[in-house]
Amino acid sequence: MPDIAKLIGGKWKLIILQILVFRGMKRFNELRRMIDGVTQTMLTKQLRALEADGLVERKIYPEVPPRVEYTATKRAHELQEMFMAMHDWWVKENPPQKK
Amino acid sequence: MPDIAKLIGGKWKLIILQILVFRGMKRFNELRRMIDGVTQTMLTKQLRALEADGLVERKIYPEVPPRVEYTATKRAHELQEMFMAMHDWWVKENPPQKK
DNA sequence: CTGTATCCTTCATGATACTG
DNA sequence: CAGTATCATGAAGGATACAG
Repeated sequence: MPDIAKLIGGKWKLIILQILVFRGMKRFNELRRMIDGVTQTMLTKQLRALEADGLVERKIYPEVPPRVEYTATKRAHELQEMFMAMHDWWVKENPPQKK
Repeated sequence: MPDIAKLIGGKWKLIILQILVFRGMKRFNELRRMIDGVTQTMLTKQLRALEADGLVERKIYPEVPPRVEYTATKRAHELQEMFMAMHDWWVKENPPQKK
């Protein structure tokens, strides 16, 4: 019944949320480097959408050069269970390879 | 890391899977009636995609009129944990109303 | 460094009509 | 009953240039 897909449905939202939830605060370019293939434009768009949905908080420091920090909100942290269920499922489907 | 979004990302896939996983086998028009707003075209497409991803099984009975039954596969049932986590999150966010 | 503004392409969605 | 075929549309994604 939850239209969770609306919240995490974007192409980059899941990975963004997982980073912020499990690895804590990140700056814009940190996220950019951590997420392979994402462009500046798309990262901004998805972050704005997540912010509008109350899943990400954006903190701007009025410095030069500018610094902006992104953190997962309480609401996003409440999705941890779901992320972990996803992860468990993934591990079950793709058993770790022996080297 | 799982690109679970690819599997359940369609507009109707989540609801289809939840019905088949939690309520068991359904026929085509049963699903159609249970899912508000879905068209025949879209239901067919999403079911075909789910079938291709090994999440739904399609069983055709060579009768007249035709009968086709859809069931969730083992792979789909392994997503139960995730569905339940979604549900719990949803309930937490939208506390049941007192009448 | 962290954006915004355009513009363009692709793809999912869906309306409609027809079929065994 | 359970589809397929066709076509239209808009939203999502993304490349590029510019800005505070």
